[in-house]
Amino acid sequence: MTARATRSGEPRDTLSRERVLRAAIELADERGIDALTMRELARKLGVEGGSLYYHVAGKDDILDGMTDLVAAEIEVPSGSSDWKEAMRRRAISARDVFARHPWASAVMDSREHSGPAQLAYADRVLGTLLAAGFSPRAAANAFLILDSYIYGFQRQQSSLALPEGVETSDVAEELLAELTPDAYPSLLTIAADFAVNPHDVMSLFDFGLDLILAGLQHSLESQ
Amino acid sequence: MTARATRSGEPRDTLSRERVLRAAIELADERGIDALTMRELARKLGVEGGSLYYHVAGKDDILDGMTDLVAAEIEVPSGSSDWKEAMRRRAISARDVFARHPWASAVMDSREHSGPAQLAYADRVLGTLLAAGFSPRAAANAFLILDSYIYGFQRQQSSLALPEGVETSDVAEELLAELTPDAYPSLLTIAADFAVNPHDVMSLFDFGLDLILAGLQHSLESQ
DNA sequence: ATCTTCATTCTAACAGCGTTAGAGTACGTT
DNA sequence: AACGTACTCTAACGCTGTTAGAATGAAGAT
Repeated sequence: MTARATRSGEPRDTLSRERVLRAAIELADERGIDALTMRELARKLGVEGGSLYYHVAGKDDILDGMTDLVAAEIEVPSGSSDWKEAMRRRAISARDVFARHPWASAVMDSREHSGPAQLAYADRVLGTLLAAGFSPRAAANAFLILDSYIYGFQRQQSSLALPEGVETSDVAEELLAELTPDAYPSLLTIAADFAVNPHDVMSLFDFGLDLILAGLQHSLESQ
Repeated sequence: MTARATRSGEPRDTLSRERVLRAAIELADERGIDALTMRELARKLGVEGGSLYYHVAGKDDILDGMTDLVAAEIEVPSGSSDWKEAMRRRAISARDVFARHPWASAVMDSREHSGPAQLAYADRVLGTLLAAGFSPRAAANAFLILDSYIYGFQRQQSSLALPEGVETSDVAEELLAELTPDAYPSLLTIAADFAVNPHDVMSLFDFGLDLILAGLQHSLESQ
């Protein structure tokens, strides 16, 4: 019986940067980004806190590594002829990835260092836009608009995410209770509409996405 | 001489929630959000760390209060007839506010509780859109798209912000050095364009903003 | 004028965080 | 069998947010 054996019978020889990052992502997925602590992450790996520093430079390094691994999950356009379809597919792919890793969108743009996967992602997206005829400036801006929408949408979803067991109608009720003085009439109108006619998330996302893509196409044609 | 007198001769009677929040904003503006520490904030107010808890529930409460005060700085549309102009003005106002408080955009959507100023802001914006003929769903989405762009743009600016004394050309150089293997050709094209032809921030923001507004108008007309 | 009362601040400590240095341990190689 | 290296543990540091209880002060009541 080796000393490094964990509760299960698996060998689990030694740690590695890869395994640390994977465990960190798993931990953040399951229990939120605040639960991602050096000691807690070490515990999950059957190891003591300080041991992680042999494989990783520090917590910042872990966050950077995590975001780059997540970025690698996003499907990048591959030589498609239709730029709009390519952008739509990658946007939906990004949204799905961020739905799997709710912490990612917030962490991703609090960090400033971009890993290779993020650079590759940006390169492929920008390449597709340039190939479609966008000027460098327009391509950069289109990229910014699209990604900001994706991030913003995800964060709105996250902050509106229900802590399990709570129904949409309950949220609407609570909101209505808070708005009783009728101080925010328009907010109330919107909330009522969403309560009565709950649009599903997918079509909501597509709605704004198509709007942006149409706007980009229009700006491309009149360029 | 009262005991509460500080170095200057001003009376400075007592603390208050308002004064704590104002000092917190000032501190975050001057030295970054990471420098905003209970003890440091207390020091700035000539007081000890624990004393803040008499006026404020905790750090989360401070962050919520700060964001709401910042939100109050954003110019909201007031009964304008032209929704596009109203949206453009509030977007530019928001961008200016976020430029004054670079930490705000990041803090604002990491928090989930909205204060009265944020609710009022949302209400006025949504009201303008509803009055313009947008459906509740379309208004909510337009709001999301616009705000996501504003936030995203600000965060891009913040993360690209130069730590003082660094020239744009230096950044381009560094980027070029990092891209020598030519692994990211499109990224290089964009970087080169920005290095050669440095577009100013204002016009860049307007570019994307006009694109979004045109897209929204188109979706409104074909609704 | 003294006493009381209440608002405000201080003091001192707690647990938890990221991080580090040095001691320890085990393994593959020779 | 001994060495050396790769990996992990231990124990501590300074920092964070937070809390309880003591100290301080000024204002109001007797």
